[in-house]
Amino acid sequence: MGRSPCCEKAHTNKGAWTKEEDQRLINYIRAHGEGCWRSLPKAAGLLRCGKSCRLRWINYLRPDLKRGNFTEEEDELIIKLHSLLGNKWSLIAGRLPGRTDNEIKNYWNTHIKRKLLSRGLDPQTHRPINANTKNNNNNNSSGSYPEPEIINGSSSSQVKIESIIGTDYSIKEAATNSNSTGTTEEDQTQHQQQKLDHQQKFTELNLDLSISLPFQSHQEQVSANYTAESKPSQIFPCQVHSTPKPIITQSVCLCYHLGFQRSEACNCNQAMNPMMSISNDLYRYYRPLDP
DNA sequence: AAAGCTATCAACCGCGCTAAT
DNA sequence: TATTAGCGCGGTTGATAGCTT
Repeated sequence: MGRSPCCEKAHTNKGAWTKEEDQRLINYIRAHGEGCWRSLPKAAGLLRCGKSCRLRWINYLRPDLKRGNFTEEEDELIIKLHSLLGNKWSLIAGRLPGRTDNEIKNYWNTHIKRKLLSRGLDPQTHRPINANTKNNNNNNSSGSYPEPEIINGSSSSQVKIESIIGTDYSIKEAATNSNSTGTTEEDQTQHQQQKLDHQQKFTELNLDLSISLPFQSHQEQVSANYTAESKPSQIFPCQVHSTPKPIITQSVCLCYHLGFQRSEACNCNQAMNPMMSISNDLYRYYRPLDP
């Protein structure tokens, strides 16, 4: 059974958006908030597919988008995040306020790839190009971002978190130690170097994956949600045709739930890394509490 | 001035995931 | 439990601007 098309293709516009279409979309989202993209085009009087509306809003019309060139700091942050997350553009974009996944993806492909190549680094593995032929024997043949290593006995959640943050060497080391025969001195040196590389990455980058409130009380949060300046897109997902209700959020530490708290991957209890120049709350995720 | 080439980026496409039924 | 609808993501495409010959 095939997937039903996302919209009536025969009666939808394609290609570049006109100013009038943009304005219709902006007006509609200002009035009703974003979400319910499938029904939005009809309600807003647009001959567009819902997906197209969503993309146009997220990548171009959103008022909180940062315009202009990427700064050197943003470049370096993207490189570091990519070295840890791979092509997870939305995750990377989540740590660059005002930038979209599409924008970062394009910027990566047009600028940063070249920048890394000029430094003699492989854009996918972030390792020296010469070293790749030697060190990548364990990687897949396509040359894409290395797959996380699956260790015997590790839970699925452990494997999952490794795929997000890279290989957890504290676990890997335990596995290695239990079966240390057959490893040469060179292997051990190389392993030690890799471990140091990863530790350095963790100390340089805040990988706080926790979900929590920003630094304000629930009361403030609720009242902030009601201010005229607040953006419905950030606060009231899918509130079309309804009165916005305050959403109360709760702090949840993913590391804790996945058994990684107090490991290298979890720094819930640590101060914000000074490398991250922007307010801490911009890097947190929020989930609504059940009413 | 015109043709060809390259770089950029907005937009599209198809797939996977998840919640609802 | 199976199916469906909706959303979001990553990869790819195509239009266009800018540069070179």
